Amino acid sequence: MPAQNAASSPPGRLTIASLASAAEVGVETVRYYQRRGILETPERGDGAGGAIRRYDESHVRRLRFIRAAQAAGFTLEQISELLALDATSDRARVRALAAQQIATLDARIAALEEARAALQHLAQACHAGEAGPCPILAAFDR
Amino acid sequence: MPAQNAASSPPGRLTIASLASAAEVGVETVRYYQRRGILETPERGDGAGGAIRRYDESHVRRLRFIRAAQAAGFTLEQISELLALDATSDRARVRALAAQQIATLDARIAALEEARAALQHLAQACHAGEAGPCPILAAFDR
DNA sequence: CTTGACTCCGTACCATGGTGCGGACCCTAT
DNA sequence: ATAGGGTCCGCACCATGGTACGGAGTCAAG
Repeated sequence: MPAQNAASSPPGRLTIASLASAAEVGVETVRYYQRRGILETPERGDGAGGAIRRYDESHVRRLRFIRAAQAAGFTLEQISELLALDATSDRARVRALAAQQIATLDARIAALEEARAALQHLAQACHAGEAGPCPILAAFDR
Repeated sequence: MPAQNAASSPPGRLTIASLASAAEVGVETVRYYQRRGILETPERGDGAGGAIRRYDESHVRRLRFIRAAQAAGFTLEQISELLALDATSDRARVRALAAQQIATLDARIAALEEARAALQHLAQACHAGEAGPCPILAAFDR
């Protein structure tokens, strides 16, 4: 039996494995984020079983935030800054970063949409029942 | 003076540097693609000045294709397959790949749009003239 | 016919974001 | 009290997509 598992842990008593699975990342990823300094490494508890670090909901939230921010196209470096900012009150900086990232995202979305159109074009130009190669290279010609 | 430069080269006589600049990539990137097998390494010409490989418009087009396909979210590995397919006439496979990539793109676009919304939300929640930290972590809460 | 830029090629290195490994230690159930 | 899994930690390795380096050869202009 595991020393501790996800469902049975009271709040604040998560092991690294249950933290990882709660946030749907790997244990090694958790440690990696700790090394990167974007996830706190909790103190070892001082009671019984105090040789093992314990995690709680705040760590789960932090991990989910990291994943969401990654999905938003932020690098871990930038996420690091966001987290630092979260503790600061530099509202102007936060808004500037957000605005900048929105612009980046808009450009990215536009690029993906253009690509999507090219692929659609390709799929259409490449009917079944015809012979010869499909115009793959041509599909992306601008 | 360069031995050969972009604007002055007749077709089919591009040096690697002019090829690279025509396609807006680095010389090292060109060589890298050659190593990856997604860009042909031309034979050395056998006339005068035959120690240097020469490139033409087809190479420029290939490089542009690679860049466009990368923008479409294809990895170099997948691009490699696309190029192989371009020679092959396997229309079904091409359509399948295209459809699959469109689905991937749609998912990606949706994720970016969600992220965009989160950022917008953040920027809005984080007005100027207020004190305290902005709800950065909260902005990405789902 | 030298000089300076460019080419060729192999090999090494880089950043990003992890993933894995091994030994030592710990914890809990049997 | 012992077995089996979990944890801790450092360090090595991985994939992707380049980027840089260094030495030798080549080319065109002066």
